[in-house]
Amino acid sequence: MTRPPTLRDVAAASGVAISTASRALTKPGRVNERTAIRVREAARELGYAPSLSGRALSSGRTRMVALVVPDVTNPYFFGIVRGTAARLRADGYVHVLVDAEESVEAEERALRALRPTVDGAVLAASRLDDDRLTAWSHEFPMVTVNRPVPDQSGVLVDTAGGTGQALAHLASLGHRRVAYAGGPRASWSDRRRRAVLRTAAKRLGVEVVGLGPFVPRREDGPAAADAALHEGVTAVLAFDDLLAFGILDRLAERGIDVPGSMSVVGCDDVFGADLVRPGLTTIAAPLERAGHAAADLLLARLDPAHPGGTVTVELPTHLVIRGSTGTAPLRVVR
Amino acid sequence: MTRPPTLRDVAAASGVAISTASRALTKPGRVNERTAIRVREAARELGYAPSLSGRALSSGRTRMVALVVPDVTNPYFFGIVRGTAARLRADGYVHVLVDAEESVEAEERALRALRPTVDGAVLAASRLDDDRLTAWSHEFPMVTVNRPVPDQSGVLVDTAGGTGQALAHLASLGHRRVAYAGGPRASWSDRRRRAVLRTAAKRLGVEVVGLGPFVPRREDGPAAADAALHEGVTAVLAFDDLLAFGILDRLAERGIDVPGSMSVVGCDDVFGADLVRPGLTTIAAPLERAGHAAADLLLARLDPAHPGGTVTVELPTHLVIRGSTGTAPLRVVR
DNA sequence: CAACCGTCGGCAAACGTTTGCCCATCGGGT
DNA sequence: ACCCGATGGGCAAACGTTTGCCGACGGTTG
Repeated sequence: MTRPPTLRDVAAASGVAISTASRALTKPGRVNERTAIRVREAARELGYAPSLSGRALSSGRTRMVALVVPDVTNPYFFGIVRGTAARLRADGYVHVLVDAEESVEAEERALRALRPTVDGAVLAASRLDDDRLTAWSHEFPMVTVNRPVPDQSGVLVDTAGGTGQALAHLASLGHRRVAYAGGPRASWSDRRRRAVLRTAAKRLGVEVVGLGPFVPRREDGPAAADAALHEGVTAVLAFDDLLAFGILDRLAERGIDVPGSMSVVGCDDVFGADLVRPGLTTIAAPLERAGHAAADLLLARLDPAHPGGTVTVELPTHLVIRGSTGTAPLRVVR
Repeated sequence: MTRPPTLRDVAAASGVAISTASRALTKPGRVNERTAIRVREAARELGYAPSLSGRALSSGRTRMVALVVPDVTNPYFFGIVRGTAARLRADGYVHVLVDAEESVEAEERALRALRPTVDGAVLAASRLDDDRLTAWSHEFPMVTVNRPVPDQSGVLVDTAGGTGQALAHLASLGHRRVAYAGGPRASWSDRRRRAVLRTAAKRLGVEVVGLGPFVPRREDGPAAADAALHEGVTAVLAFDDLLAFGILDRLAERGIDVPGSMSVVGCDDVFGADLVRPGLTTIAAPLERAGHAAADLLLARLDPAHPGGTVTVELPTHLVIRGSTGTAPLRVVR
């Protein structure tokens, strides 16, 4: 277990000064090619890799990015993490994954602790309120996903548009009364979707009854299912797939045929949406691309040679039809 | 976007030397309590957080750990990541998540790049061969999960034992001929399970036919299902849940009733195992605990005041019975 | 031949923190 | 009056890297 070689070792081995070794490895053309080759050769032989700490200290850039998610076990974030990580790695950055545990305090604690150490942060579905978020956005470069912040770059996934599309799909199947099992009041997505549904409902001549709020997890699905049944709807749009899973659980338990008696639509197309029977019709969110885009935006902001405006990227969704939606059951009209 | 405060700022604000400020914040009792309070107060007001880079350079410890997994999208690793991360964070460590992309080169590249920067590594289901793994284990502190390395600490999940239990379960349901849809030849787990199955089969009076190797992912399931059908077995043990999902897909497609005509057992109890219909009977691996234990082991090795032997922790599994297993169909004996 | 320029290498400072060492002060024992 | 130990604080070096600056050398131009 020997100490890793440093630039000093490489320099000594190739008979040059440390500064020359540094430049040979990082500044192409700055040193004589012959010398550079000698240095690179020595580095390779010694198995040299630069210390990020040393680099960070001297350059002020750590090439580390914090990736903060409210709950690492929620499959919704897997795609985002993956997309972000892939893009960051392509640029030689590493990321530190932070589980904020759905808690504002934990999230702020992490940001505070990491601020001197990371170059920036990607906040996915932050639980911070607007004021805090704005304050933090002045503190260091950050990009949000699905959480618009004034004068700040961010990525939005247009699930609201997808919700409109899903409603049209249901309307085309003959559904006339549809429930929306909504997410947390604090969710910006939820507010937008409710607004879209209102106007789309009018246009399509469909009645939409809003339910909830529900916590977007499987355990809350049964309550949503029961509420939907009580409202006498023939289809339910769930805030996310997890909630939809729970709804399917409960409908199966109560012996309600899906999609024969009730259609169910999820949102996000997370892992598992095509595992459940019947397969879940859902609004597919390009999660990986969202992570990708978030990383792109952050890297652009981090690049000193960059103009530096703020951009908001909105990603489209598309409807994936599986088995959980079907034609509306015939209703007895009194 | 102002530069984060440093120890120098804190020291200036509280009228002490940098060294005193450092000690006030990290060495309880070393400075006068009154002074310490003043320093801490200043640090709080300024929103000071130590720079990990600075710390790392001076102390030689970065408090960062690399967490290497072959594929971040495989739900098998979610639990491990979560468990490891939680334990590390409790000790003030952060982790860098590395996706080795199922590639030996990528895995080694990451290890090489990270070696000067992290204090140690957790390797989950490493794809490295024994020699390389042993070589790396001499280079810096590491702990493996599900991959024993001589003279090195590691965590093993006893899926082999679970497999024996699963076979007993099937035997008790009357199955007399069972297939094992195995994983990659390189997998240590797979080899152990085959060995256990051989002796258990003899003891239980069950015939076990080995199939495979299959790549442990859903897409490979159909091939396994067809092979099992061809062998005329009444039950199949899959290398992991992903493979089992694919098997269920194919059986449904071919109109084979599960568990009426064929029982299916998975392994790991990943997210989704209770989503599929019928629910998947599976060997539940305590993944989060495994991550936890791995982090524990690594932290112990990292602690300079630690004895420093190597330990192997073996975690038990348990069988979760869901709907995918049932009594064996009556067979026509010629 | 002088003035100049381009190329290439080295020196040393800087980044933020920890820590070994030293010094000043103070209280108490002889 | 003297010494001693304990306490609390500061100085400065060290960690590994980057980079501004300078200097040496050789070649070209006037």
